Amino acid sequence: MSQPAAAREAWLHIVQLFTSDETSRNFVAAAGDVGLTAAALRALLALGPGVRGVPGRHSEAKPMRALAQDWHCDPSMVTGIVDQLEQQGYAERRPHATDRRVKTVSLTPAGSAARARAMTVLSVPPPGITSLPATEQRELRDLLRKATAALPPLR
Amino acid sequence: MSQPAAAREAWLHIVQLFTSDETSRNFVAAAGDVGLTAAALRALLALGPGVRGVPGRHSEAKPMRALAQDWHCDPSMVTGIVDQLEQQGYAERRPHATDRRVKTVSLTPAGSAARARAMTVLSVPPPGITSLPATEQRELRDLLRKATAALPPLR
DNA sequence: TATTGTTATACTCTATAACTATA
DNA sequence: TATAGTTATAGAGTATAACAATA
Repeated sequence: MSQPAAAREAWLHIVQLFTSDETSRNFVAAAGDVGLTAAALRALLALGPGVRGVPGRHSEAKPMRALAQDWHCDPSMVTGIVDQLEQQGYAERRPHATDRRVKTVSLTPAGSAARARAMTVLSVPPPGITSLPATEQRELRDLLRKATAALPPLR
Repeated sequence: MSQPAAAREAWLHIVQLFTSDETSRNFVAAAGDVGLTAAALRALLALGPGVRGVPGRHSEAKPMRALAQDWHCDPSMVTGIVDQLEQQGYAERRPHATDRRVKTVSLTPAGSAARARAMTVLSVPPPGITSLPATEQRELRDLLRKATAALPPLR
């Protein structure tokens, strides 16, 4: 077989854990808590710096056009999402240093706080994981830590 | 701390793995391959019996009302989804044995085949997982197998 | 009268296309 | 002329409410 069976099955289990209703409901709930849509919450998470608490794929202020590429969506979507974030005071547009056409987006302190709040909700693991003995929970954490560390950088 | 930190971090890593664009794109791609929307694909997966290849939460023919409860959505959504499945020949409505108001939904052989095809696409793991050494991939699989086995049954 | 599934309707989210301003 | 971001418009997906059939 071309694709190691263990990796495939592991991934399917993750899909199942993640597809359980609890989880997806949790995400929109977390979004609602901070007054954002699901897409805007995803953006909020991506905008912040990555930590040992996980999310965040880039920390620098990026042009909106670049965000559209990162997120595989139309620039007009970015406009709407950043509008939301700005409306909640979570982010702000800043003019680019040299090119006056471009605007960059940066998280505000309030944005970081909201991100932390959202992550508190998101990080509640499903019963499948909490029911594992503590030793195995740590093993799982370590393996997954390695796995996410190996994710390709955002192009 | 009330919630074991290891479980929380493990879960956040899973969220990150799953939220990577590749993955969500994969899902809608898999749905498109079998001519369904994302929601209908989720239904198709849930309708089939669970296997060592993972998904599937109930194997019996269930009334549509029950499906609406399982999936936490409005009955009208179930109508639309089952319409799609039936249109593709993946499922069929059958009258209930005793109560003529209710209709049950069952997967057809074509439905099972489509499910298998979709799962082939869905089971492609992200690079974070395949880059782990084989031993760790198996460890990860075993831990996750336990975790999904411990998921509460669909009420 | 209550319940099952369906249909009709409105609302949200996202994508496509036209527009303004800078380069 | 080409590019960054925005606005206007349309399409898909989902939820809410009214409906017909059966209990």
